[in-house]
Amino acid sequence: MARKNLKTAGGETIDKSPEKSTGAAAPKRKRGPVAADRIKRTARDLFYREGIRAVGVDEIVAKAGVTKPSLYRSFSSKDELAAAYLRDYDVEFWTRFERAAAAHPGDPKQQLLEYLRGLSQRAQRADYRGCGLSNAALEYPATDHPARRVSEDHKRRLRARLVEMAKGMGAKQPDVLADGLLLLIEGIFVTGQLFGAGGPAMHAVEIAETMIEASRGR
Amino acid sequence: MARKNLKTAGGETIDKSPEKSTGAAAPKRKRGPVAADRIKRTARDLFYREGIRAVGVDEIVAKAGVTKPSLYRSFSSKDELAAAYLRDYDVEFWTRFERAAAAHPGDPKQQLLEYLRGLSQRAQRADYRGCGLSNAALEYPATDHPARRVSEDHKRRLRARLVEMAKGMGAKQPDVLADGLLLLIEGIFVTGQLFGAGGPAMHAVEIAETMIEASRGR
DNA sequence: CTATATACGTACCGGTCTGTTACATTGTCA
DNA sequence: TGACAATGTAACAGACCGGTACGTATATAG
Repeated sequence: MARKNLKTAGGETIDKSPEKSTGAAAPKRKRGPVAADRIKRTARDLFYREGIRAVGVDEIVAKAGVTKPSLYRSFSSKDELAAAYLRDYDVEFWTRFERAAAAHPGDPKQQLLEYLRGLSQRAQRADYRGCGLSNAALEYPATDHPARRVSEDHKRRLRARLVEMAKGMGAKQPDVLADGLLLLIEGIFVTGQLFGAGGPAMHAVEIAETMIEASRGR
Repeated sequence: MARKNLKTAGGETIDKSPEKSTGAAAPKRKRGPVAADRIKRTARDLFYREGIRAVGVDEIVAKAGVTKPSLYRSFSSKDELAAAYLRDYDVEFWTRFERAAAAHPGDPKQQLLEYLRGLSQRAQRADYRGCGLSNAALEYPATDHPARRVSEDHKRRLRARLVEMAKGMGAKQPDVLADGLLLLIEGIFVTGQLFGAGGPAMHAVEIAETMIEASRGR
């Protein structure tokens, strides 16, 4: 199975950025739970890069520099940790999406193209692993899985947001245009991982623009 | 983790269709390896429905009604079994694709739309789990994994085939149209699992047609 | 009717998986 | 100082993982 071999995996404990050389200025740091954050940050990296099923809790706590009981004190199960990771991912997504939108106030077409320009670039990078939420949904087909719930909810909201934007673009059939854009976006997520640089993501902006224009004309 | 519990999983041994009530007609059945086929068929179902990582070899052999050594006599590892499953899947895909094409000789646009009509329908079924090859690639990001190799190779061939068809459609920029169609198709694979009936796959044919027409005009 | 090859099963291996326990240690605040 | 919160230590459990050494049934060939 080409198993993982935790020991020789290299990749030492991730940077313990807070604390360490405590300058005199720090107000005695009333620290509060820090292990949970480190776990979530580490889990985010590993889950995104390798997939949720592929990563064990032992690997997470080892790389995070904490211990297993700390993980289970903050998260009731690995599944819940995965769900927490996805909730964070959801927030990150919308931050990026709305930041792109904010660059072109009142112009939904340019808002979307702005987002797609960034996505198109990211999707061609070697370390690109698609959308964490889509990936999680594929990893967990069972609809009652905590991770899957977060993903499905997210995608429904994205679809709704796209319909809203499609209306603003003046599409004759906003539902159809929105679905076209959603299919396109999900396509970028997947093909980005499959083809890397020079993949179909390369032409995504151009394609989206054609799609939007065509939806108006007809 | 909500583990599986093999014992109570129900789902008895799959139908042992060949053999059993051997009529007098059967020429003494020189039987030959039958376990390997049962394993591959069972693996196909489980891998597709639940994902490769999610399924253990114990579950496969149990449902196939055979034993583990039989599996390892025919396949050098689980990874190789997964690769074999994907090679079969690849054949199935092209059979379906070319069958759709054969329905509209010399008309690449209708050939593709024919395929998309079928896909659009399938993608809205409750048991739809997307493209086994795409899913496998997401499950195994490492490019040297046997399963991943099969998937990447398949996707490259699909992309090339779409370029060829896009040329036949008279697209001004066949590469761009082909990528648009590929993004669309991958989008259907993913959203089919996420939204089921009434999902974006519903509008896929309409969107593809618009895309193709727009690619000619401009 | 034996000899051999084929196809398969029984029983097991060492290791890893998620999840849990009881208890010790540390730093912080009152 | 003493209570408290946060974390670590060091095991353990029970299931499951991929993989294998070895015995067994069957059928054909000679």
